[in-house]
Amino acid sequence: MTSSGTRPMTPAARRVLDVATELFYTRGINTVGMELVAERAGVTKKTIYDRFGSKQQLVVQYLRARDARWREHLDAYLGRADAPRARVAATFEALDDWMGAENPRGCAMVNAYAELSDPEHPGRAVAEDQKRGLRDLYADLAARAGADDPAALGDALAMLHEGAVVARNVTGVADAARTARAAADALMTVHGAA
Amino acid sequence: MTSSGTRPMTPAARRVLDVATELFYTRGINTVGMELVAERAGVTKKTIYDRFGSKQQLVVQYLRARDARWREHLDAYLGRADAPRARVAATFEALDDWMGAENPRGCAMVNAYAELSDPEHPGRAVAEDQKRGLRDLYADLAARAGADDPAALGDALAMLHEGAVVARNVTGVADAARTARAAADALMTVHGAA
DNA sequence: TTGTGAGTATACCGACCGGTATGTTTACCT
DNA sequence: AGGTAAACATACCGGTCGGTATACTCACAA
Repeated sequence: MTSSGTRPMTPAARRVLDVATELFYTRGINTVGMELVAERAGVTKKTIYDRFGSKQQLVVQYLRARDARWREHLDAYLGRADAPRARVAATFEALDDWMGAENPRGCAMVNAYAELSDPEHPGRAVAEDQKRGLRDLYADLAARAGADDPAALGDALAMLHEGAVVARNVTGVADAARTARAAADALMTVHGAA
Repeated sequence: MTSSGTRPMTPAARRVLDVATELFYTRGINTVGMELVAERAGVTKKTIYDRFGSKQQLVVQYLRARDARWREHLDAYLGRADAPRARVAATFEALDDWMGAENPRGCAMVNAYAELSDPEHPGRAVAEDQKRGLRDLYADLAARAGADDPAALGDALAMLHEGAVVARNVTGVADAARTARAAADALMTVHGAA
């Protein structure tokens, strides 16, 4: 994944992806037509299909872009913490701020998973990878913290994380991430994490 | 909401709702057209629009039916447990069996919330009510268990519940509900629940 | 027996969907 | 100066969408 592997986007393609990211997230993938994307990006459909090939591939790019933004956001928070337990706390803080700033419609991956019911749609794999990555992160932190049964603890932390997103999005629980963080901390204590 | 308020459905309407429930859940609401619903129910579109008025209202009925099925399932499990803590465990057991039997595509409410991006769509309120009900259930059980900060504990339990659904659906964690149940039990201990 | 509600069959509406075709213009690189 | 990639504009394709209109059959109940 060096820079040579990722071809630089043309200015129009960038605009298309930015617009699609916004529209797909806020209105849903199936609700947004390519014509609207083209119009909002100040581009013709021709250009989109020349650059992205199909809506399916544009959707994949959208999901990758969302994931990359979240990873970037998260890494900034992880960079400030060192001990495993502090890093778990930092992850929930990252989630809290993320939800406040960029997540008014819940998790883009979960939403896409709901919309893309076709098992063959490549967008599903992107969502699966993202969730697998989050699960691995928590499992890794649980293990590094010296917890007993780190796999189970990691899964529980990931569930609190995911559940907080739903709670905030659907139920409107404003302090969901902070509640999840406190519960996560308690669970780490129970599991004897350092 | 007495029985006089719920008009009995005509046989064709029942078939339509059953078919729509299955199709909307497994393929997604926006992906399924009314023509397909009509065909699978052995009914003309005319009949559907005579009985349900619009797709929007059929969707609302679908969500209510799913919720009713889940409530029925849950009540069967709650009926067997008495103490608050045992009832929490029973709820997670209900979830475990529910996911194994009727939930291959995750939570219908969360999925619908993702698909129905229009804030005016009445289906959103059904999903919100369902999640609010679940939150209230856990908060009530936490309070009855004599936990300190029952609101926070209840929210945490609800998040584990919701997170388990996502973990199982997207990440494929088969024992998600059991892991969530164990974490929930540990949290109850931490909060001094009886 | 006569009306009424339920359902059928078929045809249609305008709007939009994802995707393609043809051809033109702009701008930068060698 | 010439070539090439990028973006333009426009018009079109077959198909599906939610929803409506018309006219018919059937069963049952007053």
